[in-house]
Amino acid sequence: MAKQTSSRSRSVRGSRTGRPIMALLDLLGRRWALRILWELRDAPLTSRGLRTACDEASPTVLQARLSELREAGFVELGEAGGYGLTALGRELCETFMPLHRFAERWKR
Amino acid sequence: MAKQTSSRSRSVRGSRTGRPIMALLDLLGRRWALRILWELRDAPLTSRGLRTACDEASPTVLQARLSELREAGFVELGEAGGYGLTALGRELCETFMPLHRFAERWKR
DNA sequence: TCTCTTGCTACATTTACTGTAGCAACATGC
DNA sequence: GCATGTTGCTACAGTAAATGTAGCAAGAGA
Repeated sequence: MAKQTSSRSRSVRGSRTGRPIMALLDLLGRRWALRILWELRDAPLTSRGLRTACDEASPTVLQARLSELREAGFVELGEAGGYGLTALGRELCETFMPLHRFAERWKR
Repeated sequence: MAKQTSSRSRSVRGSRTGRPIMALLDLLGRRWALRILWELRDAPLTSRGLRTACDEASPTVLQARLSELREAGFVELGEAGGYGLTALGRELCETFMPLHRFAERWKR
């Protein structure tokens, strides 16, 4: 539907050390990235639904993160509309699912 | 050694929804937060050592993140100097250790 | 056609991070 | 006792990223 920020370029320092974990930590360490994956964890959401789920975060960042996550192969836009996790994305999501239990025990 | 930004206040939207997971995702979704935990994963580092490990990220953010992570109880400053993970922090770190394996398979 | 929802963008304002410099406190060596 | 080097940490100007509000084009349904 549009041409989206020819990403590829912008990357926080340390992303290109050759170690994939760094690139991943960098990608996931951007605002709303983790949250987006989390909100999509068990069902696809429309862009607007996602925005609501993410506490009305601004569409600008959401869109930016979605593009990055799509480029990374974690999220996809179904032809019927709505964002959902790819198989890879679902896998990723499951690797940090234990965070939920951890957070509950942590409480603050 | 100093008094540090009386944090407490600043929090990305969605942190106070009552759901601890949101607060956690918020905290970990700030720049360098995940990276810091990762770099401390198996040994304490001095502030300078950490900076080096983090690709010379600016001390300003590093210090800010460290304060937040300390306040959250994940990181501590040993009296002998040097930052290390608390028991809780080590536990947290282990919950997203599988990311490493995932990242290797992902590669980009 | 009018209405509603979809994905997505523009843009001015505010907030966060970067980069560089440097401080006070404490060691170590000389 | 006085350089030298380290620690944790801060200041601050400049730049990049996020927020908030508005709104667009395209498609679906009535």
